[in-house]
Amino acid sequence: MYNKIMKHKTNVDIIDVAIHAGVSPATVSRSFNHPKKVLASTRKRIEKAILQTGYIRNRAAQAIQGKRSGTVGLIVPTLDNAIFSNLIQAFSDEIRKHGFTMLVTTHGYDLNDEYALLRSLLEHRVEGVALIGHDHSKDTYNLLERRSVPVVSMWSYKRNSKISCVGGENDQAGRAIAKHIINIGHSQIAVAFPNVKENDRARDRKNGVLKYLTENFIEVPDYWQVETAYSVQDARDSAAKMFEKYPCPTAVITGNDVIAQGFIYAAQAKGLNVPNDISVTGIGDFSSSASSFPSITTVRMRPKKVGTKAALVLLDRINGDREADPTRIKVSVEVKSRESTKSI
Amino acid sequence: MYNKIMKHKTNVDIIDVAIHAGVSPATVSRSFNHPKKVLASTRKRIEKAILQTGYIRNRAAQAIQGKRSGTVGLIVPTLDNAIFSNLIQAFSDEIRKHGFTMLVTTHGYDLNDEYALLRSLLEHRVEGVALIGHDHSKDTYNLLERRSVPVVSMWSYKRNSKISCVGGENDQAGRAIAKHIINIGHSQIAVAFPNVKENDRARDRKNGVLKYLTENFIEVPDYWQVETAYSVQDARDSAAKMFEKYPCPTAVITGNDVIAQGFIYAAQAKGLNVPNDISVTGIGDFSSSASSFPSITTVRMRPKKVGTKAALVLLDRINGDREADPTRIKVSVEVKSRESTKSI
DNA sequence: ACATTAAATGAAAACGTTTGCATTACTATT
DNA sequence: AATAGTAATGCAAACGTTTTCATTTAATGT
Repeated sequence: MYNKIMKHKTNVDIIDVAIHAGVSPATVSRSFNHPKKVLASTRKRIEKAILQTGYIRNRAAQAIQGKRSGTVGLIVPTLDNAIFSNLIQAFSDEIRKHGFTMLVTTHGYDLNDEYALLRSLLEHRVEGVALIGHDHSKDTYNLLERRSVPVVSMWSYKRNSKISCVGGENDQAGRAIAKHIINIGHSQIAVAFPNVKENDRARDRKNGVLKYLTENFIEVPDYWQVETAYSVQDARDSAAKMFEKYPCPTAVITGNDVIAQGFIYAAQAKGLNVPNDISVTGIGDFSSSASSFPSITTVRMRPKKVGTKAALVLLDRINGDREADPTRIKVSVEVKSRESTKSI
Repeated sequence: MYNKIMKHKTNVDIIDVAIHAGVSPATVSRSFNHPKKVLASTRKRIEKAILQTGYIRNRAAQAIQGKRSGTVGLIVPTLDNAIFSNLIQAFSDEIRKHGFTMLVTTHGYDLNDEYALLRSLLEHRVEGVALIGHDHSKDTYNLLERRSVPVVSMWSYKRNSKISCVGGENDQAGRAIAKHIINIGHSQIAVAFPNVKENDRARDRKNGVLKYLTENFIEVPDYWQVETAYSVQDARDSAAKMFEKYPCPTAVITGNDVIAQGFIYAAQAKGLNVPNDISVTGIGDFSSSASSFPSITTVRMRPKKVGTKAALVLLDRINGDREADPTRIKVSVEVKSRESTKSI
């Protein structure tokens, strides 16, 4: 029987539990990690000992074995608004279902910062990393490859991506919404996108929209090409400026639902009716977009599905299925026509 | 000079770095943790070695010493909407500024789940924990006390809380907004709150509102007391039902800005003008509340300030200042009168 | 009941750091 | 130039697990 001189310590460890249960630490460890390898009756005793001693296992000590840290890292541009929240929640729910805990960090759209965050995540020996999109610094990609960390990119599908990805095709989303707007008769079209530097999602969408418009012989004058940050307030301000200075288009295609919301508010504040006076579209289909008034015509990018699938892909990699790398899952995009647009 | 037979290993460790730099592992370690204790020139050499070897320190191995894990845990009800995002972003920014990484988990308003999450966070040996509000299970409080984990509760101030807290007084917020509504002449008032079970913030707000109304001889009939979940869609549905079946109040006081938004949309959808036909108020002042149209009259709870201050309080605890526990910081609440309300 | 095989458990080494103590290398003082 | 004092570094033990291998215990077939 395992024995040990009792030391006085504030925090119980696996050895205390072992003594309490009359087994060796090895057995306690096994009862956590390979329950079927220990006799049911022994496990019972161990569980009782755990309760009695108030033991909480130390994942750091576990992680040090070079095996499981039980964590995955998530790096997103921001938590500060609705953009990623549906996605994150879904991702988080799924990985937790599999016993992992999530380390989250934000870089505020600064890709150098993103690299630093990745390093810090790796210091914590996360078993996998999820990122947004495909614009990442050279250093980031190098590090990922060098350490061969399981990794998944969420939010946009890319045919020839180096790393696994789950998402829709953003250029297709752009084309689809542009097509929709043209189909319902608009030709006086403004567009509003964020700065597309270091942001492939926005860039692809914007390109998709503009190319489709051009192909259909619709010119968008400079003053109808608005750049705005990803916030309702910024979008609203930018929209107000446009409305004030320039002629009013019959439709505005925006880079996402948050920007669309800002444009709708600006229009309403100006006394315009959406969609009677002006149609506005978003991209993304966040959970509130169907609930607002008017509800927002947008392109469904299925954030929840992306989050869940991405978690699954990552989990597969973590569990050793490295052959299929990179796995690329295309999530279909689809225009959701709602109240914020109207045909003319 | 430190020496070691070179083993073949995929992942560089501190020993490899030490060899490379011609020093002992101890010195490398010190150059991370107590930089001033190592000669500048030595540090230079070590940094070079780190770069050359591609070393990434192992926080798990560090955490095992019983010292710093470099992480703090955050447990929130949900990430899925705007409610906590401003708060979380501020909290996250601040702790990161101090070199910590954040582990985030959500319990979906289930306090038993919260306890399980806390355990899992402690398994990862977070150095501190931040929670929302004061409604937590007995087990949660016990565990916190037993392990004497640095902890801070965010979002509501409580005079005699067991644990440190940073936030506004939710009952005062309720009273303040009720007072405002009465002051501008309303007496036909509906209220809309979420289920207040296991949610002290909502409960306090609701009590504050209802008590103030009662004190001022305003009765709220049952059909004007709406219960709704914290989502725009739910709120909108509940509002629509109320508008359909019952007489229309001149004002609705809601439990937070998300619910307010839902009511505003429902009213607009019904053809009502906010605020001319009906006034609507929220509580919280999320970042989009000032940007919407109409902008939302609400009670400013300063989520960013709360997040930042709470992080600071927690960091203080972590850095050994345990005497001042519990520290309670009251963040002033203040009615922000905006476009969604009008006097009659 | 006995031998054979399988299942359960224990002993001890390993994981990658940090840190107290011992030692060595500098600095300043006389 | 010798010495005391301090700063920088190295040595080795610890931290709390997991896992391989060896051993004991139980189960099976005859």
